[in-house]
Amino acid sequence: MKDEIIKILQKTFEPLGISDISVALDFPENAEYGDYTSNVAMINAKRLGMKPVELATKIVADFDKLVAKASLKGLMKSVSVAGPGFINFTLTAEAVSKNVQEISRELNGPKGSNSLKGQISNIGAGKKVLIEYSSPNIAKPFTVGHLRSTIIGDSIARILSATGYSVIRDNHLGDWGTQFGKLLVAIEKWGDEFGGLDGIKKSENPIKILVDLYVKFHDEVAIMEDSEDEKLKTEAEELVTFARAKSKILESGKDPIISEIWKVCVDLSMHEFALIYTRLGVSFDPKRGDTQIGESFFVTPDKINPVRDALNAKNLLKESEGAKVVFFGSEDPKSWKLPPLIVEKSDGTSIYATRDLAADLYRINTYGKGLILINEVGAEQNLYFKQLIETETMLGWFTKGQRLHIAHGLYRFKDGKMSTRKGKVIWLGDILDEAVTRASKINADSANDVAVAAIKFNDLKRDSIQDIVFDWDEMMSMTGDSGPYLQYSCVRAKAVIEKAKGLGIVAHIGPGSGEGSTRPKIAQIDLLERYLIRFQSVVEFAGASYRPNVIANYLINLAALFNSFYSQVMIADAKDPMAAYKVAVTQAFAMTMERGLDLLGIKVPKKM
RNA sequence: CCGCUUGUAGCUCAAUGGAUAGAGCAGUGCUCUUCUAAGGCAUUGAUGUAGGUUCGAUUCCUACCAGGCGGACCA
Repeated sequence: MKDEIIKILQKTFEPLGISDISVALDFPENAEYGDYTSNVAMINAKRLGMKPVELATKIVADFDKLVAKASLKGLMKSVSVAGPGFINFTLTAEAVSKNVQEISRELNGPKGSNSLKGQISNIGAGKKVLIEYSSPNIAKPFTVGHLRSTIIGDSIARILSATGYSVIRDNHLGDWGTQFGKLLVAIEKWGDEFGGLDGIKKSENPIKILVDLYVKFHDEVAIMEDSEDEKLKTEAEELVTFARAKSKILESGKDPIISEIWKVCVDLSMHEFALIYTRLGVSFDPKRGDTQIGESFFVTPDKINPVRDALNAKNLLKESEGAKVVFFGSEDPKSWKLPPLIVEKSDGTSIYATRDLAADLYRINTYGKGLILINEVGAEQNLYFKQLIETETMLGWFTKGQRLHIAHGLYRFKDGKMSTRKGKVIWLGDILDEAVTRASKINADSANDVAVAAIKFNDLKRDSIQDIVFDWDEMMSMTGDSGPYLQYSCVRAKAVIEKAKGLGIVAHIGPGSGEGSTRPKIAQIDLLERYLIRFQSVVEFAGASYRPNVIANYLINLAALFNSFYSQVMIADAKDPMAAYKVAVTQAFAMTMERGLDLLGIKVPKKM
């Protein structure tokens, strides 16, 4: 219907001598302005030497003539000029009914099969996208920091999948680098306190011990560096050098003991992550084509060498202060578009950029050159991703818009950044536990679903670039604009449908049930229906802009409309001649809400 | 010092360059013999400062102020 209106609008410009006009059709904020609105008249008036209102009036007149001949006939109640030159379109009640009916049918799937997992749109048909998100680090805490990437990335993957894209989810595990060298040194130096590697393995919370050791390394080094004693200062330097050396040995793969310790750490962490993903309802499913490949996979010569060859082939690899770097401009700093990117450390080992380049080359080779590649990673890596994407563009791997960094702001404390190294972190497990405790006070049966809904929604309702100051109460909000509120609204609607079924009311939006027939002339129903039919467009927009919060905000408004309808319009009453229609709208709402929440990774419990 | 980013109500957030800037929390007053009151109804209250572009600016541009994050061998 939207496309139809746009097409006809474009035709109205033909007599004016414009054949290639682009027309945007928006949803008006205010219901009294109708179902769709367009500002084409205001935008193009100047170009045509007309006043906006004058042009709008002419367009409306032509539009009416064209509509009489088109398939929209009888579906458009009014087209009018308003304000400074807006053209507002209002659908007839019949058209709205028809649309709501279609929503029910589509969300309900063919022949009543539950196609909640089905597509909402096919704008992404034929396109393949790989989205890298979550990406926790081995032997580090899974903190609220990784939570954002996990929640947002998972939601974007769901939205893209629902809009027709073929989606590959990739958990790019941080299992490599100098950080590991530090941990190896710490295990060697202080690991015996915990019974060595075996003792750590068997302990109740092995990851906690590994993190404590890692923190201890940084604490000790910091203390030594700060001391007056020159000997201690030298010792601190040696420790860091030693850690780098360890990571070099690890990368060489020549020390079986070091490699074994690394393997144990990876296994312990993977076990821990799996538990958290289950609780969060997030999955990387190989059957679906998802992958969980660690950085370590990309450090072998068969992955690294092609990157070096590709860079050399374009003469991009330059030596600078002992390391190999890529310049963005000449070697003169004044010409730099961006600071140089180190691709190989001076000791010859890989750095994150090397591994990322290798990973992306591998992905192109595996999934084909048309692949859209997205990293959902914190905004603090903005500069790095600019460098990486610029490098890959220079290599000819990607074209514009095909390689994206979707950034999010960080969780921080009122008085500063979170930091694993300083031991200033909040473990996600603790947050989930606390949220479940709070949720179980109001819903013991589905405490985990409610808790997760609260946490996810609190994140997804925001524009993700914003930083979030960590606050227990806010993070677990279960009233007002919250995940549980939406779950509650949905469960409530389902209760009505059940009740109606018991009373023998058959949900029905009859054919030709126009105004004055079986469609009740009730403002709450009208508003709810007209908002319901926006769902597909909202999801498409959310996908195109990679912004789950578009859907979150839509669902909040939708729930408010339903709750208002619910509390003011009695529904399941067998004597009410409008009952069949009301129940049908309730059903459309419940299905839309459940599908919408699913796109945010939120499950609707059976009962609340 | 340079770059990126954010600044909206007492607090936390919305608002693809549009019409009367929306919510939630907190406050105040109503509302459960009725399919779920985690709800509904009413009410108080805001675009950092100064310019510019535009028919129209919270949105785009410039400067300033304030917070956050980055800036070569961590990721």
